[in-house]
Amino acid sequence: MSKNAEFIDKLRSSGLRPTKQRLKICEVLFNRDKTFHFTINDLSKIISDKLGEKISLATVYNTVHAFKNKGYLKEISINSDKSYFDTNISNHHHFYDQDTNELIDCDNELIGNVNIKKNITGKKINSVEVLIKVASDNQNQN
Amino acid sequence: MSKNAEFIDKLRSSGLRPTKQRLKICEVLFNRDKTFHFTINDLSKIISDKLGEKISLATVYNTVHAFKNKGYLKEISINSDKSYFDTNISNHHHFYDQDTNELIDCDNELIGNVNIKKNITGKKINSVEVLIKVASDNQNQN
DNA sequence: CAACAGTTTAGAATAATTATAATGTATTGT
DNA sequence: ACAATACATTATAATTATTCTAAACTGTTG
Ligand SMILES: [Mn+2]
Ligand SMILES: [Mn+2]
Ligand SMILES: [Zn+2]
Ligand SMILES: [Zn+2]
Repeated sequence: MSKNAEFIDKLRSSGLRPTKQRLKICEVLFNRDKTFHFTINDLSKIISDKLGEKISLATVYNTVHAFKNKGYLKEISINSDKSYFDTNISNHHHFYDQDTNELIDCDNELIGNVNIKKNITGKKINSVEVLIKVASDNQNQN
Repeated sequence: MSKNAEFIDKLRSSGLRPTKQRLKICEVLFNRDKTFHFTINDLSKIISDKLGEKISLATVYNTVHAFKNKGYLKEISINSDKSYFDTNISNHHHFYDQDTNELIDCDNELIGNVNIKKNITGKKINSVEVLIKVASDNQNQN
């Protein structure tokens, strides 16, 4: 399947028609090898600065949220002021570089099974995620 | 040491003078047995509704942030729209109830040591936190 | 073509947080 | 105690991220 057909498929299955704005967003998000961790602002900047296109913020928000709801993107909360999205939708963990504010993937197999010796009655576990905050040695914490 | 003396100490060591507004905030935060997970809004509501006092939002923000910077409170990010604070300042983990939006402590000893088989060169680990999202069985994820 | 459903967009509205500046209160030196 | 100074509180404004709205636009269908 061509990249473009993939994008159209992703959009259709998210309940969205494949318009040129949405396809442009797909290119930025899904046409890459490695995980992409981004904020809406990052994404918007890439589209306007690097690609010279202009897509309204509302469309970016709508499209990203549709992908998130469908499961093509994950949302990650590290701190209150920014919301990150992640193109790696597998179960995985993160390093968070407090110096650069960057997220780095940490695949599941790089973390021994998390052994949870407690359970909440009547509730089932939906996800288990580990966040490892790192910084240069002479640095402040968060 | 009396509770009040403790509060005064906490305030002084956070670089704040013990005023009546700040002592009131201390009472709500630190005069309890169990962990208190709260948003600024929660705290503010407790002060105004339950205690019938009126402390300006700015003072609440300033005081909570001073305590956080001094390490008497921790900040926890679960989702983009709310920022939680935590009176439990030990290293520990959390369950997050997606039905009620409540945080539940999970002490370190209830989670087997997290075995991290990867390291970021030049960076040291500042914290390792596990977030376990739970919900009733017939529920949507996040 | 005409009607319709869905889309994009600019701009307005909301909500959390932070900044400002005036007023109030406590502390210190004399 | 008095004046000078330093620190606090407060209302309000500003900022920022996000969501909402309503008008203009586009593509599809009969
Ligand atoms: Mn913050
Ligand atoms: Mn959200
Ligand atoms: Zn990731
Ligand atoms: Zn806690």
